[in-house]
Amino acid sequence: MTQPTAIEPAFDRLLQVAVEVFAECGFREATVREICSRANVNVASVNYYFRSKEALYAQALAFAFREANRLYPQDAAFDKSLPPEQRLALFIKNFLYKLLDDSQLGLHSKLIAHEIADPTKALDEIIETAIVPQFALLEEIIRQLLGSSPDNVTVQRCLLSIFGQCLMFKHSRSIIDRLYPELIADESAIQASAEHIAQFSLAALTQFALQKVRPTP
Amino acid sequence: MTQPTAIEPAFDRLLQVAVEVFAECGFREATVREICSRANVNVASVNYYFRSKEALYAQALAFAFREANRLYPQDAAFDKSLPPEQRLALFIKNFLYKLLDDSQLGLHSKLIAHEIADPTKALDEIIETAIVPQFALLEEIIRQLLGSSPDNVTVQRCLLSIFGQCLMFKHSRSIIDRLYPELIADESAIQASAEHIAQFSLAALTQFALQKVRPTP
Amino acid sequence: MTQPTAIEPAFDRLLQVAVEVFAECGFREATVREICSRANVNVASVNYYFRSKEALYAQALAFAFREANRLYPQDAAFDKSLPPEQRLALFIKNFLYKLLDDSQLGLHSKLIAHEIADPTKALDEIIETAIVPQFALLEEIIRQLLGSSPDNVTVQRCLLSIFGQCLMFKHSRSIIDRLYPELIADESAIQASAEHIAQFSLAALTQFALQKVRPTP
Amino acid sequence: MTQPTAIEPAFDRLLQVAVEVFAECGFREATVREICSRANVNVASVNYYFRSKEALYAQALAFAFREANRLYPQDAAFDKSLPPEQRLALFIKNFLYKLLDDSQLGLHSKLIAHEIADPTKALDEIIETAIVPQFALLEEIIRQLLGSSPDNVTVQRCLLSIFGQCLMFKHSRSIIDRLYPELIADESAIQASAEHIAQFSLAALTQFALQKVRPTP
DNA sequence: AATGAATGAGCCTTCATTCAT
DNA sequence: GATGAATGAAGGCTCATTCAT
Repeated sequence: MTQPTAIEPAFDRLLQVAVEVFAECGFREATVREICSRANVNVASVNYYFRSKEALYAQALAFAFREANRLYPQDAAFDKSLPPEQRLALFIKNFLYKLLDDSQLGLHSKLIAHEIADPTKALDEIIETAIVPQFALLEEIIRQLLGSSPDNVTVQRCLLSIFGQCLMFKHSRSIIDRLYPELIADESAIQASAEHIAQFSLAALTQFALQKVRPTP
Repeated sequence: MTQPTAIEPAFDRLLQVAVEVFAECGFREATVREICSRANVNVASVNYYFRSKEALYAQALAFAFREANRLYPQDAAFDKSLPPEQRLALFIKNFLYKLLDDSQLGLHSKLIAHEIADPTKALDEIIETAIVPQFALLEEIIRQLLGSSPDNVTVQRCLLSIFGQCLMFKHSRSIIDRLYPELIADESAIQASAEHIAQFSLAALTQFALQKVRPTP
Repeated sequence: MTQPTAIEPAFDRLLQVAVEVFAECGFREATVREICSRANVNVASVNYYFRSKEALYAQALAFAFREANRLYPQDAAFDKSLPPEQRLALFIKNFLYKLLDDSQLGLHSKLIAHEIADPTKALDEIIETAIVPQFALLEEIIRQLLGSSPDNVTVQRCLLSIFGQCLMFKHSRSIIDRLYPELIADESAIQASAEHIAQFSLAALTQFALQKVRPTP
Repeated sequence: MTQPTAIEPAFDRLLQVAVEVFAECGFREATVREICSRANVNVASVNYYFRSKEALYAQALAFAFREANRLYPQDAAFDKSLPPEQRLALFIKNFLYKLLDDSQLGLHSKLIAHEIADPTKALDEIIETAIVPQFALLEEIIRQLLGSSPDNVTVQRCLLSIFGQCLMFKHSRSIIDRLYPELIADESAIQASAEHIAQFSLAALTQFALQKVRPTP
């Protein structure tokens, strides 16, 4: 509707700051005053531009997803000329990097973690725009690896197995920070974690593919 | 009217209701007034019985975990006379049932989901009391399956892979409900999901064990 | 309705009412609700205009003193061309009038009586702004009357003797009202009381001056 | 009514502690819980023994006066065989000591200062029992010093002049502490202050006596 | 006679929102 | 179109008091 161009600086600034503040504090703890103050706009601006705090939150969520997918596009994983093993590894690595990006522009994953753990009305749109495409891509890769038209339910469960391994690093970050800090200490540790997930999953999928061809007698 | 016996009905009712409300809303969103209103006690009761909202939260958290471990003890998985494959399957099945128990007494997993997504000061104690023992048990099973003294980091990553697959059903429940509802439709579906996770993980671990004995040339 | 001009009616009304209420009850007994109710403004107004109850109190205190000094300036007592005896009488009379002014704008002395009996953090500033100048002026007059460079401690004790006589009418007003009401019945009684204090003090100071010149053998 | 004997230990302990706490905190700031806790009695005891917090306050006030007059009796000042100059000096010294006694048993003066600055219903009884006798004694001494049946109003004003000088050290203690701390630094300083008040007042009264005999022409 | 569990009223403060301009 | 003054509702918490025992 209102497309964020350079001519609406207050709107854009508000959106960007909202992502920061909501990511830091969560929805309830974040205050409209704090957001407006950081964005150097009037207190009434949130209601003026976004109707309500809740609506701002929804838009901030969507904006964060757009940003995340802009920064970490799954282009390589989409490349069907590559072998599926490599596509899986690329997909996982990119997804994990996106999740664990703590930089200014990576706050989106904190936002999303909040939203998934405690869904609001905004979740449905997010699923449609941001999650379904990711699921579809991984599903395609899995089908290639399992071979010979596996049943849907098996594919879905494998997909959840892979996403679950990745999301563990985001949703349970607070636990990993305390118990296994060395697993996410630096970028090389994160890369190693991504490789582990890829190997773990590939090993399982390969085994599943074999079992399907030659089922246990 | 309410006879003050050793049962302390108000205290218990408050604790029970607090588990519900905190599970629904998280610590910050939940209000003392809502809790007291649902428990049919005075607003001042929380401060009277528990000193503060925060202290009530801590007690509610501990109570929920006690209940969960009472209902879903990991006794079978602890039985070292069983083969590790079976122990892994039992562990996963029991853990998943505990996570997905939506009954009155199964709210603990919602509570901890909130706590992990948005940690409060209570998290540290929870980790020590409830999480570390589970981690230790699974770690022991994994070591048995990997054989020949694997390095710590590998064990830890495998552990996270398995927990991640399970927790996916809790933390991302809102997504699964929307995209793959048939995977958690009923108890048999949940059991099948548990079996999938066990098979998926066992396949990967077995492969890992083989690769360690006969590394790729 | 209420036109927001430079007059800021709500702000001023709040300040005026705060002086009244704090004078009646003291800081701790006074409630924000009572102040807002009397000022016909919202309960949140105190925090909106003054940030906190404490800050409002500080401003009310300062305001009351400004008003008191505006209405009862010690101009005449400052006039060094007058004989010191007259300056002393003028000082005492003006000080006593200021203390006993029960009009809307004379509440400051009730305020400071509370503040002195039960000091808050605001006292230090009050002393610096309002009390020290009065002390300095009276000290100067006393030195003139005592003559020949008296030691500091003697001057200070004489100063307290004079202030003590005046303040008796304020701090112990409740007792005087009950036991000697005719001493403060009307303005002429108050003037007579002021003259008494001046004569009493002058007699003592004169005697002291003589004793210093010709000390008792 | 209930005479505090050794057989009612809770009652007495409550009264003693109440004096302490009310002196430290003032009426409003003091809490029934704090008093009961320090007195090692049940929370309900205040209401049980004294009907209300306010009634306890009144009794504590009266108790504090009784204690003060027990510790600092004006026996010497009552001795009509002594010269009035000496009686005046003794009266002032004893009164000032009573006021400035900061020991455990001297908290009464803080209580009284609060009460006089902010009278409650308890004041009337206090005046009758504790203040009137002091006033009467000083009045008698003053009459002796002024000689030849002075008019009542003059006597009363002289009386207030003397009490005012003494009470200055109590009611404005917070100011003296800040501006002239050396005047109340130790016992010898306090004694010197008492002597000053006696000399100052005696000088004035002597002069008044002379003026009355030989009025200014 | 004495208690302690329980309460209701009230405290200060914060917040998202509104409305006249 | 955009503001900032002002508000009503609600937040957690404290306290003196009560009442069944």
